Amino acid sequence: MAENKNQATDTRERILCAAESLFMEHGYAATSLRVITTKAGVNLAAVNYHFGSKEALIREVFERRLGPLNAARIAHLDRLEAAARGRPLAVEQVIEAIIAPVLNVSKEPLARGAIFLRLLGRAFFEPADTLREILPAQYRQVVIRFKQALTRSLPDMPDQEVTWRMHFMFGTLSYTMAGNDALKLIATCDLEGGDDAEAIMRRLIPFLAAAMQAPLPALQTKRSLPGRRAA
Amino acid sequence: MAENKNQATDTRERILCAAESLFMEHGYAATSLRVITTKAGVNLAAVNYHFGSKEALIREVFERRLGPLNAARIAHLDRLEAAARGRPLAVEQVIEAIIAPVLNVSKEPLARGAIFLRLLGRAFFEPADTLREILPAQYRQVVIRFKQALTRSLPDMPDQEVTWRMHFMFGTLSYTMAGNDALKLIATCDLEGGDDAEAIMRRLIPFLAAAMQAPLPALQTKRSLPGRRAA
DNA sequence: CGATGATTCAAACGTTCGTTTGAATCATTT
DNA sequence: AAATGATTCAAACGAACGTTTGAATCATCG
Repeated sequence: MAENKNQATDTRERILCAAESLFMEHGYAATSLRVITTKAGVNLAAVNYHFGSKEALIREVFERRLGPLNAARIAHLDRLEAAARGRPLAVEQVIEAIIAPVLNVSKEPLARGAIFLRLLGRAFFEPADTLREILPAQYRQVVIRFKQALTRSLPDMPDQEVTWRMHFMFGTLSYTMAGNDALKLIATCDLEGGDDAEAIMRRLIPFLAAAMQAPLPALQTKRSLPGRRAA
Repeated sequence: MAENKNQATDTRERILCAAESLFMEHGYAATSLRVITTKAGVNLAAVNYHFGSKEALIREVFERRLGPLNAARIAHLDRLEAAARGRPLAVEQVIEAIIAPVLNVSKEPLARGAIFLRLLGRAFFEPADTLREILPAQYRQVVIRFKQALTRSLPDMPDQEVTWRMHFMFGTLSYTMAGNDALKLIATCDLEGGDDAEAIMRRLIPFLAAAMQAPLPALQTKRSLPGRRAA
């Protein structure tokens, strides 16, 4: 049992960071182990030595940050619910419990957290089979707990509607985290004041809170889309 | 100039449809020309013969449907604005002009439209360089026109805020179109009544309309996240 | 029918991929 | 200092990739 852990864990860390950035930039399938190891400044064989395979590498890239992030979300929700002493939370509070931990991640040094968030935002759209195992496992608890909290915060809303709106909400959040990459694809002008993740997220909370509490849609039996009259 | 266009365009069409489905299922980089041509029932060399390259193929996959879709959006907006005779539209109307054409696409036979919509929802997260040219070009006019319309519909809202919220909105829409693929990654239960694209989109309109009209976020100089009190 | 040009086809091209290998190097312990 | 096990390294592996090629096949027209 040699104890030269330092250089070994350093190599692992360098690979993880390089992979994180490159997966974010080019996606999983389009990122080769050769560019990863080159960027990390390690030997090509190091990935298979330390992680076993490319697939196991991406698994670790996600798990090392997503696990703590979702745990923090649940902890935040626990704290709010304990303080509420059994009363339902405000929708804004539930949303805050989802978003505030994201902000903490975004503050990690060297923009490492921000890079991961962009990668995570994209993850739901990456068709790589590996992610189809990782993400459900990582999110299962979060979805269950927040669905419960939202159902209590919106007592007059049908269960199906709560579920759908929660998914809409996670979608908006994912897209926003994927961030400038996706935004700039259709942005005609620079989005000012948008470099700061905190400012963006702070815009997102009232946006989502109002959305979650929107009036129920007209039943589809009625022949009515939203009104044709001007504001 | 031989006139055996029938079999030729048939081959092109078979390739486009197969590529559309496979890009949706596995992404651009992970889909090889061999599986595309096998699924299409054509020879491997047919892609390079008819399209020139894999990159040109994906370009055509998007352009053949995205062009008409965005044109329909602008036409729908034109119609609404003409009927309004200079008065600003209701936010719901602007959103309807964005979403209604999507519903028409989703009704195409053999679920071809629905497949494309899922692919399109993912497109903003595909890091393939080709898409980084296609999408901005296809969306430029749409973004400009709808930004104008929304600014008029929300006269009291700062310009930056309108821009951000519009991007949030496009994000929610993309995520929803990417649809079950992304949703099921974190869904713990089957989303009932969700197979129908029209039902989903009808849920989305009031959700987004309320979000767009949400109260403005607190200025970040104030030290206040949304209230800590229960509902 | 025979000529012509478009299309299809099987085969091969060179490149790059993820992974494996076996020797060299390093840090640690006896 | 010698031995040991962990780690790094250059090199190579077979497989799969996008693309090209040249002959075969097809539809069309003089």
